[in-house]
Amino acid sequence: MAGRAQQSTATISDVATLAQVSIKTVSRVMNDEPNVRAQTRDRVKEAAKSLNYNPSMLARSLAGGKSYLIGLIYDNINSTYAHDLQTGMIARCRLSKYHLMCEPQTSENPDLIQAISNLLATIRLDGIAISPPFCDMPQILDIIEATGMSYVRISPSKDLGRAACVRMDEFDAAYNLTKHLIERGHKEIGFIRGHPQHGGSHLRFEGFCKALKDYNIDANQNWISQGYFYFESGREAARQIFEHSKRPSAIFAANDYMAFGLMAYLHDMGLKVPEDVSIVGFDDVPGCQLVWPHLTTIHQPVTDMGYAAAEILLNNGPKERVLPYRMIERGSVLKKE
Amino acid sequence: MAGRAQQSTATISDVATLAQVSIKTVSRVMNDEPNVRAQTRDRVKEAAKSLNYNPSMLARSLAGGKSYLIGLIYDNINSTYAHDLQTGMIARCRLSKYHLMCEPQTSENPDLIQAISNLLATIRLDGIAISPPFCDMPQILDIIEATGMSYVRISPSKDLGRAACVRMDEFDAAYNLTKHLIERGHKEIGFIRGHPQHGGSHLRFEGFCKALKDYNIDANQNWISQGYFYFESGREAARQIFEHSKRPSAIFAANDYMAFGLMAYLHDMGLKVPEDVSIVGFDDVPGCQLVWPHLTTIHQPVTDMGYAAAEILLNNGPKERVLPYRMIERGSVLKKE
DNA sequence: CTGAAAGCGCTTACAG
DNA sequence: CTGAAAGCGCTTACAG
Repeated sequence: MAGRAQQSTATISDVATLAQVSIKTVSRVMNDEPNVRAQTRDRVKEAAKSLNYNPSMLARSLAGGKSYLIGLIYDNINSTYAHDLQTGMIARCRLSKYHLMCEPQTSENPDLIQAISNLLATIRLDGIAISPPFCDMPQILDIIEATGMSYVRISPSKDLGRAACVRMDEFDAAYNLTKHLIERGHKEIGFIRGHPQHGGSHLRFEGFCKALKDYNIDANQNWISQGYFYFESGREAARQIFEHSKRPSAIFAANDYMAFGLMAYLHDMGLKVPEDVSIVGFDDVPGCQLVWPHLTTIHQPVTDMGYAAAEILLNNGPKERVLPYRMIERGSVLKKE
Repeated sequence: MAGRAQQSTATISDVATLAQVSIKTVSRVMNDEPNVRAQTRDRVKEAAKSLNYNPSMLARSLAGGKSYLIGLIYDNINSTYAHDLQTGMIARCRLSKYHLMCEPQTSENPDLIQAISNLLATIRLDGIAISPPFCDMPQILDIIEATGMSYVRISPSKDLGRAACVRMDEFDAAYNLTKHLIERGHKEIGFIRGHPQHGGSHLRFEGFCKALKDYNIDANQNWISQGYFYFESGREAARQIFEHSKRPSAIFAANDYMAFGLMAYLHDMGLKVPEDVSIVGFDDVPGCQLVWPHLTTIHQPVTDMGYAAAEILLNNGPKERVLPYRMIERGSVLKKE
């Protein structure tokens, strides 16, 4: 109940008193440092256990100059992506007794830079991961670097050598997905572009263009339409493509949500997938198995990317990790004879 | 770059020196406390700004006995739910310069109690929110209460008076959703139950039963099947219902994911929704607008619930908040003439 | 209206 | 192998 007295938490001094050692020795034991006699160590451990002692993260942080906290700056638009990233990062954090500080932001925020700057000044994070589109904003990287804090970029698309990063080869994935369409007999292929602020949009589009080029297929500009990564923008982009008299036999949407919007549009128009129009998406969000037919797409290993990002931050891992993607073939592509 | 020197962050002493006051006065200004001459206040503010000073959360926490941190313990199974809860809580946290510590758990973890106990001992959280199924586990509430920490339960279903909570009336929502089915002419209604460990499963089922009873409809036990809140369990539960020779004209799935599994089953069997079987779900996850027909369901105001939970924690708000739900009518229910 | 002192619970740097 | 001292950057409690 509310009125209950706060149970006084045991401190390092309590343990020291009980074990009849100095607090420094307790500190050594709690941190698994060497140079403690086995017997002393046992005595301290026992005292700690009997007092149910857990070192205060706050005090350790202030004294030691380490916060045991890493951060994640992400765009709050896509819940699945952010959640998977968190899941991976938290899994790795727990291995090192770290915690994750989630910092959703929106790129529309006019005070974005100030907000991040305040965050960095207020909480002494031991490292920070930045996902798109923030990882491609030079101003943000500048202020992080000014603090000297270590950071990792997730799926950056510009200036890759600037800092540690974890990513997958989106260009290659888009190339192969397009190739998949071509090998199934499609030559009239449209593309719905993603949010121009997200680097992935460009990489995916470039992979698409390269595949067309390699197979000597001309891209029809009427079938290339701008979307913004969300459902309705896919529907709207579809509308623009189908305004033209001649229509493509397949469309590559730069992410799954836009592919869903496209499917909704086709449904409303009485067009069937994949008989009338084949569709592929990108990301492999859970909804891919909800739509009918299920969506052929590229699986991004988002949870693994989060794990790898935390690994780089906590373990001073390699500066770059490129994770493998998988093409997931489902039912949204027709094989033309 | 990595080799860059760490920019020394300004401390309260730096500001005090520059403004020619004591650190106590700086502290007063930073915390908007009274009893500072306007002129002094301005001088301090100026100094703080010129030094780009932000108080260290860590130091404030340790000295003040407040961590400016609240926690959220949630089940990591359903990403949408957890994400929406986080979003609401973070929005409220920012108003009070608080941060949210996310603590995903799984009820399968044998060390669940120990893990939460360690968490509470390690980080001095100023409050904690607990979502299902954890909010209904007496052992967890016990250890939280033993620390004296304030907490709030999100959608608890047992022992509601035990602590502060935010919830919606799931019984009532299920009742009205069932009524909706009945008013559309359905009398042969099945039900797919949710995870027995989640209190909501029972509340929803009870609301369903009550509506049937009030309308003098006998519940056919063959059409009541056990699911576990995830997609495949809905498909499996559907299989069991349709094993029986006589089949229902409508099915209420205790959450949307199971409704999706049910739809997949019907699709595979060549049965049409809503012509052959009408369906309703519960929660209003994004996928509801992806399936075809779109799913009629109950919208849970999850983000608002997160906001309200943080409000209770930070503002010492009312002990109970019951938020309104909305029935969202889409295309998955047939009106029988 | 302002400040000097003590202390939050640890770690660092040093001494023995 | 062990410990005494100083300090992390603030707030609390008190004095004036």
